[in-house]
Amino acid sequence: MPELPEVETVRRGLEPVVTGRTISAVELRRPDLRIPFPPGFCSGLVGRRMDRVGRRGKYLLVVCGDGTVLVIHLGMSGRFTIVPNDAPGPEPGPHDHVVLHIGDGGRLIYTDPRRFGLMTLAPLPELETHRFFKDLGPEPLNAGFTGASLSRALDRRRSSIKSALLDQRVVAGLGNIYVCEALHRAGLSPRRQAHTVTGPCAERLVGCVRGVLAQAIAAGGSSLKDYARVDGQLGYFQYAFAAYDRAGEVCPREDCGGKIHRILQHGRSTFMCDSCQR
DNA sequence: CTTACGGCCTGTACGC
DNA sequence: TGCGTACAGGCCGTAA
Repeated sequence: MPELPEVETVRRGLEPVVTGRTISAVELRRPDLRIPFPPGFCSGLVGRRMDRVGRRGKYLLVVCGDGTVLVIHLGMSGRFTIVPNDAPGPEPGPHDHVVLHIGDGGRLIYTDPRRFGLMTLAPLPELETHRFFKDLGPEPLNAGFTGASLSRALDRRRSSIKSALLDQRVVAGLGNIYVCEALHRAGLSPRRQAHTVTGPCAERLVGCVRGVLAQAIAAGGSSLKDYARVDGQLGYFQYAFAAYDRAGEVCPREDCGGKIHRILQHGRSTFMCDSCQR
């Protein structure tokens, strides 16, 4: 699921369900995801009231009353399901790894087949310096992400603009889909050397990153194989992809007439139009 | 410092 | 049908 729009969609789904509720029990059905659950993970959460759900890049942050933050990353295949009011619900599946029981009798099930996700705890005041966050780039939808700041971050980078934008230190929250889409909107070749993106070109790219993320959030994210939303509803931004996963189709840009191609960059698929992305 | 690569896991789609 | 291979929305550690 999980680039910024999908994580934001999950955040919005969780917020009304957990805000003001108390964690009554935590079940871990295995000792680790991508990293082990830290010692005291369960005892650090039980009895805590959840005040709000935040997001930083692709991380979800469940902030508890005492300043404990439950830090969650969905990896490639992580998702949450809400089971209200102790409804019996189905038998836990083999990939249901964590169950958070909440005060009103409901529960929150974390499912993650590939187990590239993670959960850990961190004190709120130390979040900025936590290893997961200290090198994270700016939030792309905040004012700190500008053409000037982007071209500074790309300065002296010889790698492609595609791989630079995937680097969470340059900007937080982009993944393969939205990088492809933003570069297509900006008319920029994913093969361009990152440091050549400066001035008006960087400004345009910033605008395209913002635009595609905002539209994707409004659509509830993109649902490929997994459900993006906590309530099981599908996001529908995948229908608005201009390039991603559209190899062989005609480029949707007005008056372009080119064709979308799939190329490989450092082992990952990039989708682009040769004729309008330069 | 930067960049490239392999590895972590499982599921699915596709070719033979 | 069954099997093997490639690939998938992410990230980290290592090596060069």
